[in-house]
This record gives sequence, C-alpha cells and structure tokens, in this order.
Amino acid sequence: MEQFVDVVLPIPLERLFTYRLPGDLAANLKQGMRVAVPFGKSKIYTALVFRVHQEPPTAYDPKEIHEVIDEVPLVNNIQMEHWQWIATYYMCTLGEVFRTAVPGAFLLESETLVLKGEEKEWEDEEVSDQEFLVLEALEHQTSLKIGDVCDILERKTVLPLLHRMYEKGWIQLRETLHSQYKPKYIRSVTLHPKYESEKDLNDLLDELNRAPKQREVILTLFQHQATERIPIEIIELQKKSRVSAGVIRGLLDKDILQEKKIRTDRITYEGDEGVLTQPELSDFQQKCLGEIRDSFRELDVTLLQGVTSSGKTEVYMKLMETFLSQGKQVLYLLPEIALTTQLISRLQACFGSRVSVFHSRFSLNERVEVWNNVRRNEEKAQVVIGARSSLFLPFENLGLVIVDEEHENSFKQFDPAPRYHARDAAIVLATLHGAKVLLGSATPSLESYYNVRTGKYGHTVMNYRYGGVQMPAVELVDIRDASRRKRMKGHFSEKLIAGIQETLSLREQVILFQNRRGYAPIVECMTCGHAPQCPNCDVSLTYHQSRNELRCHYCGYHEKMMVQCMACGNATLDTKGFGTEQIEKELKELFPEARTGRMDLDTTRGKFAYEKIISGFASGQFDILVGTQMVTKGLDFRHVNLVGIMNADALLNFPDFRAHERSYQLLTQVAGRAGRTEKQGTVLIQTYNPQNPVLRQVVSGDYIGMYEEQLSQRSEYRYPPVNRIIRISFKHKGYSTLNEAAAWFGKALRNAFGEQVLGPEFPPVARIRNQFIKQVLVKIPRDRSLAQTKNSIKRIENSFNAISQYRSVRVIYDVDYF
DNA sequence: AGCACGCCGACT
DNA sequence: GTCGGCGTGCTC
Repeated sequence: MEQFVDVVLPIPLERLFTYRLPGDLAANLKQGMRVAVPFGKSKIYTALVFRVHQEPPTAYDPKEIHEVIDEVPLVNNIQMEHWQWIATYYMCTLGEVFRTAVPGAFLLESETLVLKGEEKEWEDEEVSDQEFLVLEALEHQTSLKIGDVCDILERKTVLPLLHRMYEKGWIQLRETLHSQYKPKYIRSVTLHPKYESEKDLNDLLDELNRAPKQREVILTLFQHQATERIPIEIIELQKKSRVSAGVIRGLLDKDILQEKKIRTDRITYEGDEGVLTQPELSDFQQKCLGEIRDSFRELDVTLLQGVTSSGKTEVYMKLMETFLSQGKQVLYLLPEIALTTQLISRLQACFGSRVSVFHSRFSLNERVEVWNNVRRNEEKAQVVIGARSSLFLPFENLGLVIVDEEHENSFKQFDPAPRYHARDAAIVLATLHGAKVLLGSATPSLESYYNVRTGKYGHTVMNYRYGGVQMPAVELVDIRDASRRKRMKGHFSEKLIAGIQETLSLREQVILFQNRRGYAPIVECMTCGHAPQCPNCDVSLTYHQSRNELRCHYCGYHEKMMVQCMACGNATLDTKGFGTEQIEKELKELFPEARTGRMDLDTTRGKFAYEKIISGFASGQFDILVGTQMVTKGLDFRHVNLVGIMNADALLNFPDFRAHERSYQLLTQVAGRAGRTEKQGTVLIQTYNPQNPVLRQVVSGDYIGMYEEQLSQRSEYRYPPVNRIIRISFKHKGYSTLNEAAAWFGKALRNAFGEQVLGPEFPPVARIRNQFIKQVLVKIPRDRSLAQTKNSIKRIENSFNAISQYRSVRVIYDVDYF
C-alpha cells in the first residue's frame, strides 16, 4: 500500500501539505520527525511529520519526500498537541508555531549551487557577456552560490539568466541541504598504540633526539598518562609542554600521536557537586509551602503572592526538590530580563548540574544542546530555567512549572506570531503533562487574581520580608506645586535631592527610575514650533546627547543632531520631556562627587554589558543607578536605600486600559529594590497628581484596593479579566487603502458582534516603518464561545481577502493582547 | 513566507 | 532595448 505524509511547513500557511512517501523511506516514520521536502519551484524545506496515512490525495499529484532527517521524533506528541492549542487559541498557523518552537538550527535550509554543465560544449558566439562571466568563474571554482553570481555580475536578479543557461545545458543547478548545528568536540590525543611497549617507546624517544620539542611533547604526554586515565586535550598538552600547535600537528602527521574527538556540551556546570545547599525555610516560608502543597491536592494552579524579598525563591526551590525526587522535570519560567547570573547561581548552588538554562541570548548551538538534553530526559536537564520560549522544549515528564513574576507583560510575545502568553501556554502545557503550576508575584496580574477569586487557582500569601526586614517607606512628592514655584532643580525636587544627599553621606546606594531612554523625546524649535519627525514613522525623534543624534525608537532611523531648525533656520532648538540620559547628566551637575551609572537599552547592547552594569552596581562601583524598567526586575542589591521615581505620571497617562494596573506593578516593583537589609528603605515618587488613587494604593501597599477598583472599571467597560479581548491590527503602506479596508472589516465585525467592537482607530503611533496601522478591539463576554467567535472572525477575513484591493492589507490577530 | 510571472517606468 | 520595481497568485 502506498504511503502518504501530511507535513507542517515552517511558513504561515493554514494547510498541511501531503507528500508521497517512497517505500525505502517508509520504515518507522512517525509524527514529530523532520523530513526534507521540495516546495514550490525549487526550494527544499524542513517539514515536520504530522500524520502518516494511506489516503492518496485526489485533487493533485503529490511530490515525494526528499529525505527523512530524524530517526527519533524531534517533537513529542504532547508538544504537537500543545502547538495545536496555541495555533487555535492565538489564531495563527501550526507552521508559525513550528518556526518559533524549534531552535533555528534544526531547520535545515537549502541553498542552490551552480555547477559546470556536463560535457556540454558551448560556442563563443552564442554566449552573452554575462553568461561568459559565469562560465569563466566556474572554470576556477567548482561551484558558485547564488550570492556569488550576483556579486560577479553586479546585479540583483540572476535566476532567470541561470535558468536560461541551465536550459542550454551549460550549467547544473543543485539544491544542497545543510545544517547549521555543529557539535562541539574536544580534541585530545593519545600515543599511537604501536608504541605501547617500553622498548618501542625508548626507540621513539631516541628517534626524536634531534627534535627536542617533539620529544618534550611525548614526555609530557607520558607523564599525563601515568596519572590520568582520560586522554589529554590538545590545548592542554600544548600549554604544558610549551610548544606551538605546529609541533603537535607534526607528530599527528607522523602517526606518532593519534587524535580523538570527544563530543561535548558547550554549557557545562563547573561548580562543586559536593556542597549543594538546600535552603532553610523560615516558619513563614514553611507554612506557605504547606499551603501550596495542600492546594495542589485539589487545584492544578496556585498563585504565590509574596512581597519583594519575602523569600519566594527558597519556597520554589523546596517545592522543586519534591518534584525532582519523584523523577519529574521542572520548568522555571522568568521574564528574559530577570534571568540574571544571581538567580542562576542560586539555583545551581541548590541543584548543581541538574540545572539547564535556556534563553534568547544563547547561540544556535547552545540551544540545540539544551533541546537534546531535555528530550533525552538527561540528568542535566531536570531543571530548566528559561525565558518564555523555553516552554517549547521537548519535556518528557514535566511535573512542575513555576512562572515567576507572573504579571510581567514580557511573557506575552508581541511579534511575530504566535502571539502567545507564556503563563497561559504553560498552564495548558502543564495540564497536558498532568503537572502543577505555581505562579509567583508580588503584584499579581488582575487575570490571575481574578482566577483566585473565582476559585480556579489556589492562593498563598507571604506578606513579610525575609529576616524581618521592614517594607520601604513610600512617599509621594508633589512636584506640581514645586515646579510652579520654580523650586525644582532640573527634574529633581528638593525632597529628592535631600534624600539622595543623605543616602550618599551614609555610603549607601540610590536607584532612580525613569521609564524613557535617551535625553529628550522631543526636540522643538522655539521660534517656529517645528519638531523633527521620523521619516518612516509617525513619531518625533528622540534626542540622544551622548551620540549627538536624533533617533527613532520604532525603526532605528537616526541622524546627526542639527544646530539650526530645519524649518526656519533659527538656532533656537530646545528639548521637551526627559529620559535617562538627561537624568544622568543632571545628576552629575547636582552631585559631582557621586559615581553614576545608567542602565537602559542603549547601555546594555553588548553581550555582557547588562551583567557588567549589574555586577558593577552590586559591588559598589557606583553610587547612583539611573535606569528604565530594567532596574525593576529581580535584582538583589544589598545597599540600596533610596529609590526615586522621576515621574510617575508618564506611566499613569499611558493610553491603555492596563495602564493603572501596570503602574501599580511597576512602581511597587521598583520600590521593592529599596532597603533589602536591616534598614528601612525609602521610596520617593515624584508626581503632578498626588491624589491619584493608584499612587495612593502604591503608598499603602494596598493590592486588594487596587484590584477591586480596577476590576470594577474593567467590568464596566468590558475589558479583561471580565471579558476576553482580541485585537485585530491592519497594516498597509497606503493611507486610504488602509482606512477603507479597516472600515470594511470593522463594519463586518460590528454586524456580527454589535457593540462589542471598538474601532477601527489609529494607535498612538499610527505609522511605523512606513506602514500605516489601524486597530479594532473585539470584546468577548465570558459566556460566549471563544472558538465560535474566532470562527466568525476567520470567515470575515476570508470575505475580506476576496476583495482584491484589500488583499495586500496585513491582518494581525492578537488574542488576549497585552 | 518565498518565489515566479507579468506589467510598467527609468536608465546602462 | 534591459533592469528592477511592485502587484498577484501559488505552493502538496
């Protein structure tokens, strides 16, 4: 019986594609294995087997599978099921999930190579100049890449030309598959077995009398073998015998030494296994752990609500240990930014080599290794600590998922699809594994707390800081009055200045928070009011003083800062608003003695820049740290006694229904950086609206108050968690096409869902990278079927795509958008 | 998403 | 004339 395979391709297409399975490849092909398939005119893609069957397609003649790549499935059944949930829930294709879930290195790519034609002679007169250049190049090189041909001919499109040449038989075209993953080997050497006997060895040494360097190498090696059983690494041998690489190469060439390659992992834990330290829990932590265990008897998800430095991590570790001892894998999810060495080393101190780390700053090869270790359920991958994408790892028997800083919006993937929320996707994954989930946060998301209130999640509270440390004193500083009376020095109130002064005099540290990078977000001409805009986006350019540049934070466009106004020519340019750069500059003027550091996207570009700033601050290399959101996350600085928030209003006025919730979380989080040792810390929040209820809730630490107030607003306006929302964005480079298309779609949605549809409206930044954007929000009541709603939306999209003017408008779904 | 095909303006 | 821009349609 002839066999067929339905495969998933890593492209945004709804459908699966069916291929014929040649008999010689058929043995043991299973779901989750990779195959290489021809697709389109010439490309070869890596696809994933979804289903093997015997039903020949009727409408077309399927192509054949090119090659089977795996012997064992790369992706297990649970993952497949999980992917399908993600694709349906977040309204994207399986292919898009495939693409983000699997490390890029697993997706082999095909490249077209140009080779000389077979024995075919060509006559000079029928060859054009360009064709001649290609043929000539092939005389010197056996093969050319498409890119090489472009370079030789100095043009962009070469494929039609190459196809013509192929037709005439002058050249061959070949698709080659290549993997980007290269295992890392340790190169080590041993003495060739023919010198095993003492006599042979002595002869050899005699022979090498005239080659003292080589002789030295042999002696060093001999010494090593006397004490160690494992072969010596080439590098080490080279160093110990103090010779150059050439000497060893010479010995290898003469077959006196033998090379051995040992496959190894790039990431190895170097710590001492002997002294793994289990945390000692305080009574509070112990009680809390008990409550979590009790709650897990009935519910699969529990929320651990613990104030900063209440010692949540120790509770996590104890809980992890119990699952590990049952032979289960544990996943510890964190926002990317909180994945610090501090935390990783704490976990390694507890679990030693059982810990693997996984995040986006890892190289291709490193990710492949972690993937394989998890798939083989190896000892070193029993605990995986990682950012949101680590929930796609091929867990075999997951027992527990911890989602730390559960409220963080960076758990939601923005772009590209799948636009999934890692917390929610993790809960689904855990259900598939029959695993438990612990959500941790000092300031839970309204969604999670709502689920606690409705009885869906369990709940435990830790209201005290570990070791009896006091909560910081939070104070609002009214700058409305101060600025009216010109009592501000730059952006600093007298109160804040005094606070900094006092902290510095006590030799303690200060963190200043301003959620905006650069020097100033707007440059404006005092004479004519003109403000330089980004040519590609609808935003004014941010002034970066350190580079003397104007930059767009949306597309990366930048230009030199001008001296005169581009519109009127007057040298009367001024700035409006302020960012971290300006704060740092003002600090240097106000406190010339203090050593300041800055932490934002601009100063953390390099691979280790981030770590460097953190460790620099932790070790007291500077006194004041100015930063954006980055300073709020999971950092444990011992000597910070004052936290200043430069301008809380910017946060509160953000045009988003979550702005208040997020401000509460962010401010509470930054506040938590203050006073983590015996002394009580201080937090000063500068604001123009000291009456604002959210700020008052931050001051009193009134989470419940915040929750209730926000929830009543959310229910009134039908936002989450009371309702579900889907945001639909439309993008197009033509302004009027976009407007018409969005209006059409909006009207169709309104016909189907009535008043639950908001928009279409322009977002705050209505054009990015020359694409205009409009958005529609669909609110879905809890009692309405989400699946049915999505189907209706998909149907509308189909009709939409049938209108030819609209087809080029990109439609982007963001379910539960954050 | 790629990639080919087809139609149109702007240059060696 | 040819190159490359972009819109359109298709991929088992």
